Amino acid sequence: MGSGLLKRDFFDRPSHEVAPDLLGRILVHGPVAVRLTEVEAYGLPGEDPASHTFRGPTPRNAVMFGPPGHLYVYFTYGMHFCANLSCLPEGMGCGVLLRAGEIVSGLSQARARRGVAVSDRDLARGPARLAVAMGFDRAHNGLDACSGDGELVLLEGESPSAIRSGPRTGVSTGADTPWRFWIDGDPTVSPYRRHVARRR
DNA sequence: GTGCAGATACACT
DNA sequence: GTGTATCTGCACG
Repeated sequence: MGSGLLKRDFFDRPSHEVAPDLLGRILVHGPVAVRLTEVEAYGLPGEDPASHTFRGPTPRNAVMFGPPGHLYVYFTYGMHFCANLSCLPEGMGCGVLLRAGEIVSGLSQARARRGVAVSDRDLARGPARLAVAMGFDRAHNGLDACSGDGELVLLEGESPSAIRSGPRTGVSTGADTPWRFWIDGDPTVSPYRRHVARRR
């Protein structure tokens, strides 16, 4: 049925191989569990201009340069957190952004965290919303999803019926790389938006 | 459903 | 100082 835990070597691959494999998996944090329906892969230093690791290690992206299977939480736009899972062995900085999912457990908790009145399908529809629904913030940066006894658990889940891929969302460079993956037809997948430069 | 505007603080140049 | 892997609310259809 797919209730087994994902092992660390699952993440010991390039992020664009891990990303589609992550779809349909269940990420559990405390009382809340989410079935991943949309993810984006981010590549290695010097190879992917859209990746936070493009210019090498910094204090912020250190987790992605650490061992695989750890949670990288970063703060952006002055008010949002987003969550990634690190890939490849220590020293190789890349990861997979968790873009959207379906809350399958802890619905009331997730709803309480979100605050705003939204439908179930919007609870974790978008990376910042997912982070809020799961309760991720700075304090969860570096959490291990593969330790087996940690507060973060990743289950096998069920294989999705159909996977699609396309350009990444919201990035100003490297948007042409088709490293966004989602479950075809799933209502919780966020609508595609291209990056728009902010006016002043 | 679409399309804006504005909010906000941090990391990095 | 500059740009951001975004969301919400409002307008409109």
